[in-house]
Amino acid sequence: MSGQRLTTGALLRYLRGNSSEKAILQVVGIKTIDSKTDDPSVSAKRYRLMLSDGKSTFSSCMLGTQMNQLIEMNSLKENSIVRIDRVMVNAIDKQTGRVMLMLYELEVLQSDSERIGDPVALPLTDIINNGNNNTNRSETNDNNQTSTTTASSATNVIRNGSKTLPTIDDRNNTKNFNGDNNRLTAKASNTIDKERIVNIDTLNPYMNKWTIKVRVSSKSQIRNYQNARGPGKLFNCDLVDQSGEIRAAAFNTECDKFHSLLEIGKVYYIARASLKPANRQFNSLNNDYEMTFNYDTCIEQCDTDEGQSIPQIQFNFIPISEIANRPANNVCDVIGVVKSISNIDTIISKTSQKEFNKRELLLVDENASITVTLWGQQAEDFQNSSNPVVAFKGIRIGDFNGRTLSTLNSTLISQDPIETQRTIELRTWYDKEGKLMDLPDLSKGADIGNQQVPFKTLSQINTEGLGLNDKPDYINIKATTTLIKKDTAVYMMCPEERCGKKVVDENNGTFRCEKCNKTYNHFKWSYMISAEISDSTGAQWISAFRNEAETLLGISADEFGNHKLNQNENIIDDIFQKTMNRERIFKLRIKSDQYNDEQRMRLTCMRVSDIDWSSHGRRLIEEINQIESIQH
DNA sequence: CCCCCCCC
Repeated sequence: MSGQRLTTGALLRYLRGNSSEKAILQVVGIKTIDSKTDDPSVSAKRYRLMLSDGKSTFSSCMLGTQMNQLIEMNSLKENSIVRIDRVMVNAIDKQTGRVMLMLYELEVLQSDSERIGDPVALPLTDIINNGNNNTNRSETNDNNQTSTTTASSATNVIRNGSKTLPTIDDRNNTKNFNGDNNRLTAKASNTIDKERIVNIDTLNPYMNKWTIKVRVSSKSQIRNYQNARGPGKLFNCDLVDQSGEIRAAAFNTECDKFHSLLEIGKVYYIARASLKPANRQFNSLNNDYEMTFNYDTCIEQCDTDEGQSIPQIQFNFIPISEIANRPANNVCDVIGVVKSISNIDTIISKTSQKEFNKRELLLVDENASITVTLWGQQAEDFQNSSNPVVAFKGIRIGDFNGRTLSTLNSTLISQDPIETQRTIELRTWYDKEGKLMDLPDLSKGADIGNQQVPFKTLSQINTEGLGLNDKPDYINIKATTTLIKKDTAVYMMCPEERCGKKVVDENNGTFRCEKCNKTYNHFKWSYMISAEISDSTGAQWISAFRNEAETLLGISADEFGNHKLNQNENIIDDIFQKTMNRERIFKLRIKSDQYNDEQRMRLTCMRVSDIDWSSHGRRLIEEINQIESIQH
C-alpha cells in the first residue's frame, strides 16, 4: 500500500485552468516521443506521461525536457508518486478542444509504488469548450484533496460517451481558464501583450500565450500552389531576435493580410501563431519549430526606438574561396563586388516545364570569383549599377562546373549594405586593384578550392573509367601537345561580356549574335582549341579555351586572330611548332555527355602549366616521379 | 496547408 494520498480530482481542475494547485499524482504511464531532427547531437526526446489522481487519468501530459533525466536515471517511472509544482494547460487544437498539460516542475515523492485506485481516463478532447451558455458559477474549482464530485461526474459522463462533456459547471469555468493562461474559446483579439515578450528560442507548440519581438530577416514573394485541397497561396519569412531565429509561413487570408505589412529589416510584435516541429527537409533555420500565422495571429510594427533592442540582420560572410570547401546545397552568406552582369535569360525548368527568368553575376572578392545566378523576381529586380558591392544572406551553393551560387526565394540580397565594414573594404579594394585582377573562378571548374587534383596517365582515363560519373573528374596529366586543329583554333565571339557566343559575319562590317539577338560592328577573337596531347601511355583529344589556350600557344587570341585574318600561315605554324616541343602539365576536366544519342567523352583543359620544378611542392615532384616509374 | 528554387 502506498504511503501517499493522491489529490483526487486535481486533473480535471488543472484542465479547467486552475493550475496553481500543487497536486500529488501518480504516474501511470510513460511514453517516449522522438521528435524528428536531422541533427543527431540534438536530443529532441520528450516524455509524455499519463497521470492519475486516483479517480481519473489524463494521458496527454508533457514532461518538461529538463526533467527527462528523472526518467533516464530511473527515479521517475511507472507508478511513481509526484508532486506537481508548476503546470500549465495548453490548447493544442482549438477545433477539437484538445489540450495538453505541460509539466514544468515536479518532484518525485516516491519512486516505487503500487497502482492506486481504479481511475478512469479523461478524454483528450472536448473537455472544455463544449457550449458556453450557462452563467452558473456555483462550483468552485480550487478544492484540494476533497473535490471528488467534479471528477466523478466528468468520468461518468465520459463513460456515457456524451458530447456535452464534462458538465455545465466545467464549461462555465472555461471563462476563468481563458483569462488565466489560455485563449481556447476567446475570439481573435487585436491586442498584443507587450509586457511579456518571450525569446524566439523558448517558443514551443505547447505554449500558447506569448508575444515575440522580432526582426524580419527575409521574406519570400507570394507563391501560388495547387494541391488536393485546391489552390492556395503563401509566403514565408524568417524572424530573428537576440535569442535565435524561426521560420514562419502565412497562407491564403493571412498571406494577404501580412505580406505587405511585414518588411525585411523591420521589427514587429507577433502574438498568437501556431507552432509545429520544423520540417528539416525544407527549413534550415536553427529552431526546432516553425510558425504558421493563423486567424488569431496579431502582428504590430514596432517603432524604431523600441526595435533597436532587436539585433540587425546578421551576416556571417564566408570568403568566396571558402565556398570551394563547402558541400553543394549548403546555404551561406557571401559578399563581393559584381564584376559583370548578364542580361535576363529565360530557361524552362526540366521538372515543371515552367519558364524562369535568370540573371548571372560574376561576384569577386580579394581572392576568388564565382558565378551567382539570380532567379525570378530577384533577377528582374536586380539593378545594374556600376559594380556594386552585394551581400547575399542565405544563398545556396551549387556544384555546376565547380561551384556556383544560386539564390533561393528566401535569399536576402543587399546592395552596398551599410551595416558591414566589408562593403567599404571591398569597394576600396575593387576600385584600386580588384577590377584589374584576374582571380580564380570557382565556377570554371579549374580552381575548385584546395582539393588536390591527382596526377594520372592518359591511359588511366580509360582504365579507371574517369568522366563516367555524374560529376566530372579532375586530373593532372604530364603530356606533350602532338596535334592542333588549325582552322578552328579561333572564332569570332560576341563582344558582349559573358555571352561568349560565336557571331555571324554579315560580310558588311557587322556581326550578328543569335543569343543576344543583336548586331554589332565589332567582335572579339576567342580561342577554342582542339589539340591532341600524348604521354607514353597514349593520346587524347582535349579542348582548350581562352586563358588556357592563350597559355598553351603563348599569344593572345586577338593576335592569333589577326594572323589568321592576314593569312600569316608561317607564323601560325611556328607558334604551333613551339608549343608542340614542350612537355607540360595539363589540368583536365573529364566528363562524358550525350551528343546526338552518342555518349562521348569531353576533356577540357582547365589549366596549362610548365613543369617548373621550383614552383612545385614536394608532393608534386613525388607524384610525377611515381607516374614516371609507372610509365617506364 | 508549402516544401518550387529551376538552365547550362
